[in-house]
Amino acid sequence: MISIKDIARQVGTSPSTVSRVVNGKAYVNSKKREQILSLIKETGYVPNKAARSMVLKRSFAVGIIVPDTFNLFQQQLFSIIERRLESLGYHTIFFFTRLDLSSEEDCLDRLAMEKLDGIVILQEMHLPGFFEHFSRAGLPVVASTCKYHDYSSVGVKEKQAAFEGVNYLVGIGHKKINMISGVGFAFGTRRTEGYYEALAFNGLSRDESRVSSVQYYTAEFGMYGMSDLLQKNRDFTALFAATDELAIGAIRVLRDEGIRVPEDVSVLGFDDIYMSNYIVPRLTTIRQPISEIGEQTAMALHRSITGGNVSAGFDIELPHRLVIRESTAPPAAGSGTDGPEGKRLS
Amino acid sequence: MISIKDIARQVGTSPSTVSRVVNGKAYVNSKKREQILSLIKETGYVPNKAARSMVLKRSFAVGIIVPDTFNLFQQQLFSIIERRLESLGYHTIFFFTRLDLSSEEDCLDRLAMEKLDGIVILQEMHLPGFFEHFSRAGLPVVASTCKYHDYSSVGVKEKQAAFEGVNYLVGIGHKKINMISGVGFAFGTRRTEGYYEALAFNGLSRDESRVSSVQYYTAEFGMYGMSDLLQKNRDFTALFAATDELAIGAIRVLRDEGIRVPEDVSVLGFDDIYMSNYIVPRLTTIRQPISEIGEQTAMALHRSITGGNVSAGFDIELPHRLVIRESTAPPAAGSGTDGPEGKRLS
DNA sequence: ATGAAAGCGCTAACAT
DNA sequence: ATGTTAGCGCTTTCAT
Repeated sequence: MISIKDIARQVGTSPSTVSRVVNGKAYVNSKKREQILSLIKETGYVPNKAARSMVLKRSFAVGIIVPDTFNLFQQQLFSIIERRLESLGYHTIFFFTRLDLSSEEDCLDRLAMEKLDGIVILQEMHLPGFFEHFSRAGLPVVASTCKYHDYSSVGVKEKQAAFEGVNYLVGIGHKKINMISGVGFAFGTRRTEGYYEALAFNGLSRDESRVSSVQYYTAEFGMYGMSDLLQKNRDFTALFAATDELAIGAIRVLRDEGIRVPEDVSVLGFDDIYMSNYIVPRLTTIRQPISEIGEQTAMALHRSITGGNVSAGFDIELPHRLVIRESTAPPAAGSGTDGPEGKRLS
Repeated sequence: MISIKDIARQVGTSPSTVSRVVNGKAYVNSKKREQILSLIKETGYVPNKAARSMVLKRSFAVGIIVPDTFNLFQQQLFSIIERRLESLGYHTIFFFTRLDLSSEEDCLDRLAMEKLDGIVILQEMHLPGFFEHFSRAGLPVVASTCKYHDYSSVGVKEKQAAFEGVNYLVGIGHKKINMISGVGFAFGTRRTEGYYEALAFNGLSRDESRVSSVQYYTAEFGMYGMSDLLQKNRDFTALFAATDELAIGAIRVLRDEGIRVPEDVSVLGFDDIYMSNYIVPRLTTIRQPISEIGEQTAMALHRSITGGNVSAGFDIELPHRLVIRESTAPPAAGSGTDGPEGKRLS
C-alpha cells in the first residue's frame, strides 16, 4: 500500500508537506501543492485511517444503540442515521440490545471495547454504568426518538401528537377508544399520556381496561395486544395503536375476528412507516418526519463531536402530522362491535 | 486512556509480555499471567484498535454493498449479516449504491478509501473496476442472494423456487398467470426464468405481455407493475410477484380496482418477509431462509478472511419453501377478472 | 521466559 | 514555506 512517504519522496519533499496538502492546511507553495495533488490522484493514494486515528485520537466511528427487536420505523430510522453519519465521515457501529439488564451489561462491555467518537441511542438504557461511561469518556450522546438523561434529543412532541390523533378520533364521533401501548420505551408512555389527556379533554372517562400494554412495538405484539383487548371488552369503535406496526398486527386480529376496519372499528397508528400506505386498508397515522429526524440526529452528533460542548443538551422537536387515510371513519350508527344487542359473541 | 505500557509498568514487566498475555501466546510464566490478567480486568484495559490494526495490517472492518433502494427483505438481511459479522469481531461499513454506473463509480471511490478485510455484496456490480480492485487488494468477497464473478455466493435456487411456486399456481387450477418482475438484479431474472419454465412445463404458452418488468423491488414499484399489467390485459387469475414487497404493492392496486384477492386473483410472492404474515390477506409466498442466509454469508466471509483461499469460490444453496397462506386459491368458475362478458371495464 | 528495540503511517510541534 | 523530529499504542523479531 502506498504511503505518505512514497508521495513525499516522489515529489522530492517531506511527509509534513504532503500531510499539509492532504489536510488542506495553508502555507504550501502552490506549485508544490499542485504537484502533490496530481501525484495523489495518479497513484490513488489514500491516507491510512488507523494511523490517522491513532495520532488524532479520534476513531471516526460512532456507536448506535438500538433495540434488538426493532420495528420498521426504527429500522428505517437507523438506516437513515447510518447513511447521514457516513456522509459526515463516520463509520457506524451497531449495538443491539434487549430490554433486560443483563443484555445492557453486555452492551456496556462491548461499548467499552470501542474507542468511539460519539453515541446515538434509540433506546433508553437503565444501567447507571452507561451514563458513567459516557461522561467519563467525555462522549457526546444524542438520543433519537427517545430521551436519555439531559443529553440532546431529536424527535417529535410525542404526547402532543398522540393527543391530536386521539382528538381527531373523538372529533369524528368516537367515544369508546381503546389503545395498544407498550412499556420499556419512553415514547410509549408519552403517547399513552397523550391518549388519556385527549380523553379527559373531551370529557371522556379514563378506563384502564381499554388499554393493553405490550412488550415490543412490532406487528406480532400488536396481535397480542388486540387479542388481549378483545378478550376484555368488545365494546369499542376505535383503536389507537402506539406504532404503525402495532396497528398492523391489530388489524390482522380484527380481520380474523370478522371485525371490519374502518366500518366496525377505526384504527389509528403512529409513525407512518413506508408500509402504512400500502396495506389494506391504508393506515391513518401520525407521521413522524423520519428523514429529518435521522438527518438532525446525525448533524447534532457531529456538532457535539466537533464543537466539544458535550454537556449542553438541547432538544430538537420536529413537526408531526396527522395523515388521514382509510383505516378511520366515523362510527356506524348504534356502533360498537358489540352493540346493545350484543350480536357478536366470541 | 490506559495503555499496554501502564499495565506493564504496574506489574513490573515489559509491554511485550503483556502483549503475549493479551493475545494468548505461550511462554509466559503462569504467575505473571495471572497477575497481568487480573490487573487488566481491574483497570478495564482494552487494546487500542487503531494501533493493533496499524501493525497487524488488518482493519477488522468489512464492507457491505447494498442497493440504495432496498426492500424489506434486503433490509432484514443486511441487519442480520451485520449482527453476525459483529459477533465474529468485524465492524461493518455500508456502501449504499444506486443501479447507475456513476453511482457505482462513487461507490468504488469510497471503497478504495477504506482498508477492508472483506466484502459482502447484495447487489451485482457492473463496473469492471470492482473486480479489479478486489483482486488487486486480495479482498475476499461473498455475494449474498446474488452472484458476482466466481466469488462465493449464498442464496436459494432462485429459478427452481420460482418454478415450484408457479407450478403450485397451475396445480390449483390457474392457467392465466401474470408476473411482475424486475431488472437490475440477477435474482429477478432467475425468478422470471423459473416462471417461464413452469409455464412451459405445464404446456402453457409463453406470453410476454403477461410480464411487467419494474426497476426496483419495493411496494411502490409493485403498484407500477400491477397498473401496467392491468392496462394491458385484465384476463388473468393469478399473479406471481418476484418479491413480497412487489406483491404487497400489487395487492394494493388490485384492491383499489375492486379486484378481490384471492377470490378474483391469486397472488404469490417471494421472500417471506416479516410483514407477509400480517397483511390482509396473509401472503402465500416462497420462503427464503433469511437467518441462515445471513449466518452463512458472515461465516463464509470469515472463513475466506482467515483461511486465505480467496480464489476458491463456492456456492451455498439453502433450502427454500413454499408457504401457503391466504392470498392464493383455486380460480373461480368462469374466471378471469374480465370474463367472456367483459364485465369489468376500467 | 522475558525485555529491548524497531517500526507500522501519520500529524504536530518545533526549527529554520 | 518547509523539513526534522518525536510519538501515538501496539506487535514482533531478536537477543538474552
